[in-house]
Amino acid sequence: MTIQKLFANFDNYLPLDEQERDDLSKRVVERRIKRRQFILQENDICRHYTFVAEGCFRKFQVDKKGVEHNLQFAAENDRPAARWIMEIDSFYAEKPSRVYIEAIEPSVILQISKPDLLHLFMHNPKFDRNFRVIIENRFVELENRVLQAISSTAEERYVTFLDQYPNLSQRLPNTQIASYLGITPEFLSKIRKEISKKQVNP
Amino acid sequence: MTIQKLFANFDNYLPLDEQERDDLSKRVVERRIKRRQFILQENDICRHYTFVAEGCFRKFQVDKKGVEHNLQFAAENDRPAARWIMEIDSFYAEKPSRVYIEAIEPSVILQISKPDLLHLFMHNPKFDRNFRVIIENRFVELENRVLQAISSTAEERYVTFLDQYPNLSQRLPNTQIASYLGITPEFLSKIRKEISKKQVNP
DNA sequence: AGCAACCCTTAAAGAAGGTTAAGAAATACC
DNA sequence: GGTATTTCTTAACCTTCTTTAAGGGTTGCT
Repeated sequence: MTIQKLFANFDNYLPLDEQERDDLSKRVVERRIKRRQFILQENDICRHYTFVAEGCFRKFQVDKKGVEHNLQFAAENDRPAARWIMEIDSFYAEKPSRVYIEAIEPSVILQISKPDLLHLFMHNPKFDRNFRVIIENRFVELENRVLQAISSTAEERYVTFLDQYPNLSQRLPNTQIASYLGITPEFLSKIRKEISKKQVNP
Repeated sequence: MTIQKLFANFDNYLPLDEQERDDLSKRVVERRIKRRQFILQENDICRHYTFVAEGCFRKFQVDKKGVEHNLQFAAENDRPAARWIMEIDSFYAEKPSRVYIEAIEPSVILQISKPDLLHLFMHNPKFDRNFRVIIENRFVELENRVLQAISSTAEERYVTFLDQYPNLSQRLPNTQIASYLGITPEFLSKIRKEISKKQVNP
C-alpha cells in the first residue's frame, strides 16, 4: 500500500510506532496525478506538504522572458529527503507561490495540509523533529548545489549530477537536466559530446 | 548584555519566556573572536551552533586549486535567520567539516554545543520549533540563491545582492562579494564600472 | 607614523556558455 | 500503429566571464 512508503521514509529518521503511524495516516490524502499535471501553480498558495510515493515531479520558476528554471526534482527511489516537495515559503506564510510543481511522470502522492501538519507538530514532538531533519538534509544538499554553482564549470556540474543522481539522470530528459544545471540544452549537448569523445580517446 | 541579543533574535519566531531564557542562557557560551580568526577549519568537526552577537563572519570552502568560495555571511544587524552560522552536516553527523568559518571583523559570538542543543530540543518543543523555523528561513534564502545562480547574469546577481543586503554590501570588501557571487574580483570591478556608467548616462 | 598586507582597477587575449536556426531521432498518445 | 509533439544534435556567430599582468590606493597593525 502507498502509505507504507511514507512510513518507510520516516524509518530513515526517527521511525514511527503504531500509534504515530495511525495518527499520520488519518491526516494524509492520497492522489493520482497525470503526466504534465500541476499540483501547484504560480500565485496559488501552497496548501500541502507533498510526499512522492510513485513517479516524478519538478519544481520550477518562470522568469520575465518566460524561461523555466528547475529548482528541484522529487522522485520515487530518490534520496529520502528529496521525496518531499512543496514551496515552504508559500506554505507557512500563506503567500502566493512563485513556483510551479508539475508531474513529469504519472504519479501517486500523499499530501498533508498545514492544519494537519501543525496538529502533528503540536501533539507529538517526533514529527517536529522528523520534519526538521528532512529540511536540514535538504539544506545540506542546497548548500552543495550553491557551491557547485559558484565554483564549477557546467561540465563539472553535469558530471557531478550524473554521479550523484544516477536514478534521475536516466529518467529525466536532458532539457530538464540542463534547466536544473542552469545551462541551455544546446550547450549540454555539446558537453555530452565532449565527454563521450574523452571516453573513447583517453 | 550580549545574551539579550539572542533573546531578541528568538522574538522573531516564538519568543521565549523567563524560564526558557534561563534554560537557554545556562547552555550558551560567549566568546570574543579577533578579525581573521577561525571558529571552524576544514577537517575539524563542527561542535557548535554559533549566533553572531557582534561583528561579521564568512563561511567558505576551498577548491582543489586553492580558490576560496563564500557560501554564507553572518553579521550583526543582518536578517534574523542569517545570524546563525555552522556546518550543519558536520555538526549532526560529527564528520569532518569541508568548510572554514572565519571572522571578517572583531566579533562576539554565543555558542551552543550539540549536547546542550539536543537537551533543549528534548525538554522543550519550542526550541525544536524555533530552530526548525530558522533552518526553514535559511532554506528559502538558499533556494532563491540557487535560482539566481541558474537564471541570472553576474550583473543581475550583483544588483540583487546590493538591494537585498545593503548592510553587508557596505561592510564587506568587494573581493568577498565577488567570491559569494561566483565571479572574479576583476569581473566585479568591470560590472561596477558598467553600472556607474549607466547611472551617469541614462 | 610608517610599512606591509590587502584591495581595487584596467586592459588584452582567450575560454566558457548563449543564441539562432534547422534537421533528425525518439516518444506520447489516440 | 501512425502522427503530432517533444527531444536531441550540429554549427556559426555572439556575449559573458576568466586569466594574466601590472600599477595605484587603502587599510590594519605596532
